[in-house]
Amino acid sequence: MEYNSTKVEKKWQSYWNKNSSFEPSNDFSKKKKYILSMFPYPSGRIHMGHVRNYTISDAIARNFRKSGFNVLHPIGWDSFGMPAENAAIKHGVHPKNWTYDNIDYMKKELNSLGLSFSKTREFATSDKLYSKHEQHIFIDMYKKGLVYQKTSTLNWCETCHTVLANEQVEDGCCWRCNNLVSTRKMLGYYLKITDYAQNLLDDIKKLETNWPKQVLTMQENWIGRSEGLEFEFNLSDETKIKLNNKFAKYSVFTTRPDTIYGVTYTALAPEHVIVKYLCDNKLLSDEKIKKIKDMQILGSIERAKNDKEGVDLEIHVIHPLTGKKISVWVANFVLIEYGGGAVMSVPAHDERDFEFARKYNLPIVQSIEQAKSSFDGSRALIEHGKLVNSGKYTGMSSKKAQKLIIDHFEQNGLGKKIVNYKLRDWGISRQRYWGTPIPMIHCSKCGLVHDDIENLPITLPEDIEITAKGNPLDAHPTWKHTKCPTCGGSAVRETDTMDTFFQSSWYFMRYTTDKSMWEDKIFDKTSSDYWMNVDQYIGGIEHAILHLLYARFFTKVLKDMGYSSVDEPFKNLLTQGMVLKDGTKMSKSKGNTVDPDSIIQKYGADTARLFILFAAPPQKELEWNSSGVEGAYKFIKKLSNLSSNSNSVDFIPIIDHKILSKESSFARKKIYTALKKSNDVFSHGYAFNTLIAACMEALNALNKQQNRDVWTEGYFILLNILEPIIPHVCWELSSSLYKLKNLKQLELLEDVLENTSIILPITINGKRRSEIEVAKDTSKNEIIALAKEATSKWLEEKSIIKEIYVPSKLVNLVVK
RNA sequence: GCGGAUGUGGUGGAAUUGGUAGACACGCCAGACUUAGGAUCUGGUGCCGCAAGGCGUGGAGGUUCAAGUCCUCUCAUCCGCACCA
Repeated sequence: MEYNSTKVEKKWQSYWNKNSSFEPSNDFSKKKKYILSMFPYPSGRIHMGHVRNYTISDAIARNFRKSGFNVLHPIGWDSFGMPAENAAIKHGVHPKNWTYDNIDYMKKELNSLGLSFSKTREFATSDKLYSKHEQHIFIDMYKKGLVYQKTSTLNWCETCHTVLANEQVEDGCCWRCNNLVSTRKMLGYYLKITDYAQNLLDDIKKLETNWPKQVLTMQENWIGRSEGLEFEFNLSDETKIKLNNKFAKYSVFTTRPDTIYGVTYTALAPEHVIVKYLCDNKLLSDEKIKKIKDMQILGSIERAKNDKEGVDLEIHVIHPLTGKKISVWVANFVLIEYGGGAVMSVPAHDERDFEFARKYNLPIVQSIEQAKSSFDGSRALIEHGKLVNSGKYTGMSSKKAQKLIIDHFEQNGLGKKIVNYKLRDWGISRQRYWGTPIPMIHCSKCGLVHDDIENLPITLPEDIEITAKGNPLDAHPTWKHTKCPTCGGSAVRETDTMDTFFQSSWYFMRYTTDKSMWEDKIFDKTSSDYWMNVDQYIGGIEHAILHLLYARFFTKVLKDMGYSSVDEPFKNLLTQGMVLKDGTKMSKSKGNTVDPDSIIQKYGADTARLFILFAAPPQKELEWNSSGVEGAYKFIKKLSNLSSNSNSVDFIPIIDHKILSKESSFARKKIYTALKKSNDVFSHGYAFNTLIAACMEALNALNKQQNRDVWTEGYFILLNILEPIIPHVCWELSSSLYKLKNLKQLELLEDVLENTSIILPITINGKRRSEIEVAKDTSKNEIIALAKEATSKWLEEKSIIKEIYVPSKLVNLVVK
């Protein structure tokens, strides 16, 4: 059959559309697979990264559908966010129109790839119906105490005119526009993700074998659990007087209580209340106060770049175990938001404290010794070891001393063992128009109140003016003015909108529910309990922390609120590699992009899909190579051209394997090897490149033999295996030859794969010298004899020391 | 600095438990068909060597009958985190 990609692909795409071929069934007694690729932001056009992402998920979805599973493979749009507003500023288009036009266009592009999405479950997160339930979730979380407001110093992007979560700041720059981030004090809404820190950490264990290790490590580090001792330093009597008895003590946190006898000073964060008091009451020289102010101005990111700086605060505390007087410093590297904003400093055993002590000539006292790396004063000894100079703990191991010192503090009411996390609460307020409105109201009488559920959704006004400055919702003449749901008085609506990560934290649950229930329910519990969790999630590694951690958090919250029974959203995670051109990421600014549309036009979607799955395993980076694309195209043409070798049948012909020629039996073996490979590849790892290679080998082997039944059987099976990868051409050929009856689970005939004779390589001292073909049940002695005969040339004047036969693998003769 | 990953021909990449290194494809070379080919088909192709043979999975050691695979050290590249006490 002459191959015409455009004709074939149009035909089958419209067939699939007309027949709703890929809709999930609502029969929940069936075995299911939920296959999901991360939904796209509707930026305007699809790029090769999308093509790769959706081709992978589509191949998986098609495979399981073919194998008799009820498959949910949905698509939607992560459609709120800044680019829509930027487009509005630049081109004067309304964000809504820009967004929905883009969605329409990209939908057509995705359709041209022949992706088997369930179209009836598609939505955009900017749809009013989605906002309605999102606001409902927000209010539920608020009622549960998981949402609160606070003022804090936030990362502010001057270009995007909005705050950014810590997670959204990369190298001090905005993750989206890449401009330098500054700080600002602002009031905003926070989600108490820290309440779930331990839960999120514990459940990483459940993901261990099915998520890339790298992602789990990143999440673990991000949560950053550490155990240690929290205790208080009492101020010395003179200091108390100096501070007008306003303060008596402050607390510090340490993970190394075993080094406590090495404390020679303590350090406070520049924002610490005692530091503030000293400055405000001019208890320090003007010069010192100025230096402290300079520290305070810098944001944490800026501060991290600077060298260690400090000022002696001229006050003292008492060491809780030795009773000695210790000086107190302010130091720019002490973080206010962690461990109380104060540390005990052990220069001998902490690198930061060491550096600081060296700079300011503070005393260094060793309290740990270690056999392997002795303390010579040139660097801090941070390893665990044996205690020295440590009173009654001297001589103990670090581990034992830690326990006993903590016990001592606890028993005497001086401190306690606590757990700290690096994870911070998630700030979700954004000063933007194109986002989900936060359903909160500020009433001068009742304070902060949430909207009534019946009022949802709170929708965005459409008559807005988008300028580069300020929040259009705040500037709108009427939108924010409303009535207080509690007292009925006039009140003001919250004008901040939600971080878009809020939407992507639960969209996968929404898909589980039939559209008919979308008006009334966030999602249907029975449906989500059936479909969740996602059996295979596919997306970029760039979401390793942000999206994947938030989604895990939401899943747990929704479970705790009774909406579902699942505690982890994504059972298996595949992080696909980037698509590169000329060794770097494709990007418009580098001018090295390859347009998916033009590839599809020239070669067809099947070629694009085949190339993208063949060129590299999904997890690895993929280098775009135009002659590789030609190669993929050639294979499809060859496959298509050879179709006349098969008979038109409804079933695989019955073949007596024993009477076949060598070539035919070899071809059958290759065919069934490919089928086995297909089963393996889809059950773990998704190494499509090796599956495609196996298919190529099988086709090459088929083409070297003449038995028509073997051809028919082989072709019948090959089209089955290749359907998930190159669906259009496979449906076309299958419908004309087999009435599509080969597109179902096929039986793997194990006996075809069994060998009656085996080829054994013969190695001498581990070097391959020859090979022999023997019957499967040949004895070891016979095999060794044959091996010697075959390698006699290498055995002359040598004596054989050892004869090794590894059954059906090889023979190794060790000679001297 | 810490953590993670990767390193195999000219190129993309194969290689269950240690068991024929380089499958499959691209590229290249030769040939066939053809008015022509940037179409198609056939054969060849790790490196050195005329050959016998030798060498060969970033590098150096080690374990083993046998190492791409296991162990120790080391180099390079990429990614993530970055003063979290």
